[in-house]
Amino acid sequence: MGDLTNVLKDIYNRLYSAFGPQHWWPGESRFEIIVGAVLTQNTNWKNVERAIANLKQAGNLDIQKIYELDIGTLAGLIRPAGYFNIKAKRLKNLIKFIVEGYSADLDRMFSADTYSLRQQLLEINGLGPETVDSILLYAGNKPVFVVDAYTRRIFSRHSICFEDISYDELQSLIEAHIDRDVSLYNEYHALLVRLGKDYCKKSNPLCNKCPIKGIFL
DNA sequence: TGCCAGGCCGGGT
DNA sequence: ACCCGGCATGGC
Repeated sequence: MGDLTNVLKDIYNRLYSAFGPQHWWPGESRFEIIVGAVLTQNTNWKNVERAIANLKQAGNLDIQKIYELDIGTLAGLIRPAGYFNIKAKRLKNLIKFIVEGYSADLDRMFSADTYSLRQQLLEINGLGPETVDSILLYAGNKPVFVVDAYTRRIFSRHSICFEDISYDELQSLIEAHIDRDVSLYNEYHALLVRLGKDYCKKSNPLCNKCPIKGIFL
């Protein structure tokens, strides 16, 4: 059977057998996950960890603290994550939304209807679909499949889609063909990132020893 | 050493 | 509707 549902299942099973559970999202609180989602935009996770460590050490990994923090000081703390000036603004925009829209209450925010919350988050300057969906899935436990550059690269190399497929198109395609399950979405995305880092970089298109070698739609 | 990393925005065509 | 430069640090 080469139908998409089975191909997606096969890929997941191979990845899980090869790599095991990835324990995503790395981070100790929902707020830390939210901050990490912004800081990791086009950035190596190692650099994000340093930035988060700086925030923790300064006692500033807190909604109200960052809300009140001078933007220049915030930028200085997150410097290791790169793009620190623009990311300081983006964090401020997001936190302003949470504080002023939901009284800084994450429980209240995530109890909103997922679709409308997604639309609201997408209106915030600096948050695109991957950042928003990461927040919804990994901080909010909402069944939203996160698409990223690795997802697109890996799936296109296995003829599941074209490399220039849009975010929403690929997300819809995936969500229509696998069970709508938060834990599955969580692990699947994490495994794709793991595969991407280890075997599916831009520079090694052949994926010689990759665990899903030979699986095609 | 140069290329890349768990994107997104704004201005131009 | 696409296309592209800018944003910036640290790892390999």
